[in-house]
Amino acid sequence: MNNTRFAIAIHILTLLDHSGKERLSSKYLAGSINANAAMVRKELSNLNAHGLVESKAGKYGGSSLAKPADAIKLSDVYRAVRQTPALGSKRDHPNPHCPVGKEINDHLSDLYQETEDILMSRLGERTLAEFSRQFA
Amino acid sequence: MNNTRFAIAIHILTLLDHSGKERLSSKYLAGSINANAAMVRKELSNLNAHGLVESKAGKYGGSSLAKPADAIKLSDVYRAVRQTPALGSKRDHPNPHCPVGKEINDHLSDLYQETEDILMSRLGERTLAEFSRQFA
DNA sequence: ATAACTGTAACATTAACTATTACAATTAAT
DNA sequence: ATTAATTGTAATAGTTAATGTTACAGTTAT
Repeated sequence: MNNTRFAIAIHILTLLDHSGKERLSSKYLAGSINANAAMVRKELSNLNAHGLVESKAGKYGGSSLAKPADAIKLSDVYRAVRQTPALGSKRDHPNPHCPVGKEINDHLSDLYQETEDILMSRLGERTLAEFSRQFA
Repeated sequence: MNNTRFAIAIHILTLLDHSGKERLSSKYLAGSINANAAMVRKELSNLNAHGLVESKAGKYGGSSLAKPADAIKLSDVYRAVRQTPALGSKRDHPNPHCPVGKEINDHLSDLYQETEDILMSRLGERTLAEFSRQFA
């Protein structure tokens, strides 16, 4: 993950937690994050698909958490935004005639998987509530 | 890390381990990886700077491991190629007038750091030798 | 002298990420 | 009903990062 999606998602969720039941607009969220409102809506849409936020259209619409912050694990957030493994991507088409090239991607897959498991298990021990309550 | 540098580095090191004392050329390595020789040399140069490989110029030159494979931890490899934290980058300039925006990057830094520590500690338990001996 | 290398720079290409604009659909208030 | 504020999403553009290529000076064994 070389992008900022995790950072944006955590930022959104922290703001929503701090706002309680009150819905926040994508424009407001974007203002705090310093990002474009349409991008924020895209991420909200993704977080919604993962059951982390709820949104309402129309005047006085906006988004709020879909469940209590202590029920949102940071691993849920990671799972929602993750695209490639933490250790990176694999190469396409290593040489199938080389004993190492032939097998490398299988062994890398195993290693990547283990690494993701470790990461998920650590992030599974932390909640949004914990993260969020650090703020002044 | 959304790139393939970890995969390339591991591939290189595995090949060098398998070749024992015999030096391998960047051209040969590139052939197994299916990458450009100049790119492979760039990574070799980086791995050399991190004390993992040794290279020799000139005819019959090439690269070999700088130390035994069981003395090379996968965390050494990760450290050598890592550019951004596993969880991604942070946003530039979140809103300093927002209580959340003002602090978010500090708290994200802490979280990212912890996550890197976990990763490093797990990868520190595994060696190149272990990885390398999986191959047929 | 020659051939096979490394190391590195400069440049080109491609892919990923981020940002912008636009607009139909929704909703609450008046 | 009309208006205003909002979501959701598509299309597109711009920017940055990753990958690939070419070139060549310098090194070393034969």
